[in-house]
Amino acid sequence: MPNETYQKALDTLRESKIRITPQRQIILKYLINHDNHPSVDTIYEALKKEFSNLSVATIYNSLQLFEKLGIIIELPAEDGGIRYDFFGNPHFHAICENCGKIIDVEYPDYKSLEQSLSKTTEEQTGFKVRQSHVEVYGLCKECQAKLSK
Amino acid sequence: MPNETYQKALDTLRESKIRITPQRQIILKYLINHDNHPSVDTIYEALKKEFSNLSVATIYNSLQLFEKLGIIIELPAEDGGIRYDFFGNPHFHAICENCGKIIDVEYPDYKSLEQSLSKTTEEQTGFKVRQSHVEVYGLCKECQAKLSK
DNA sequence: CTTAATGCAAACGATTTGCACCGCC
DNA sequence: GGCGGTGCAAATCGTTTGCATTAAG
Repeated sequence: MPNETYQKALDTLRESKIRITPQRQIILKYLINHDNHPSVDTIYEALKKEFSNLSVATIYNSLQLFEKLGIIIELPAEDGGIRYDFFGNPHFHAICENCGKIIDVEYPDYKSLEQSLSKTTEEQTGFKVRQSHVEVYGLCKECQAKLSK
Repeated sequence: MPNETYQKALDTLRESKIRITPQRQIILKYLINHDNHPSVDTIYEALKKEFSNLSVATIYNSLQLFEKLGIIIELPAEDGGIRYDFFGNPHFHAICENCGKIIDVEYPDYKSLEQSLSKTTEEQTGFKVRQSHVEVYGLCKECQAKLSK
């Protein structure tokens, strides 16, 4: 785990006068160390082994908090639920409509794309933009092969 | 209502050998005539007056169907639910994090943006891209004013 | 010490399901 | 007239809530 990344996230919490609890620490670490875009339940199943009395309510709380602080982002999943993604360096997401898999895609000009979207939005609507989300939907390699049989 | 738009949507149904029922017709018309990004419940409340025995299950079915056919798109809303949007000419969405309002934003180069995203994704992941979604999150004009008081 | 944060379990509510009936093609 | 579509109500399940308890700063 890039320890620097973790420390930076903790700093963000401190800046907002948010208490750094063991629960928040392990959830944060989990998110940094996994790029599996977990659901609340995935996180819960993974962490309850090493942290036996951890409640789902706490995970919901923590994730909502992290999202507000811009540490993580929410992704709408194919099954209607939500997945979470630590958002260190900007990227967008490719979501498979068959198996639900989510893959990170690095986009060279992400920064300038965001600026362009932001500018257009502010001009047309007066919005003050905080962040942007980009997703593409389609079929992953495996499902293309599977479905063409 | 642009009748041509409606007819084109019906053609899409016919092409896929999907039956054109009165329920599907009025739901489709509702979506074409409103740019309010309705939830299932909004549609239900609006249509049950003129179509007394219409069940929510049918609306869920129809919307999922339309989405698969590419006639409408789903938007993740601030309250965790889903909103639906007839997707005639491409645009992206600005979503207010305070009041939940969703506004369409016309983006001049949307087509070329989509192609660029699509290309990058296919190169990096082997995905076959069907469509893309872009959303920006922030504060709308009204909420900026409201919150700075 | 003070007060935010947690755990637990009950409550909630949006979405789905099963099945008998209906009506589009 | 066959089969896809619909309505209805019950079941489901992810998420939220209320409150007593705990521990971070």
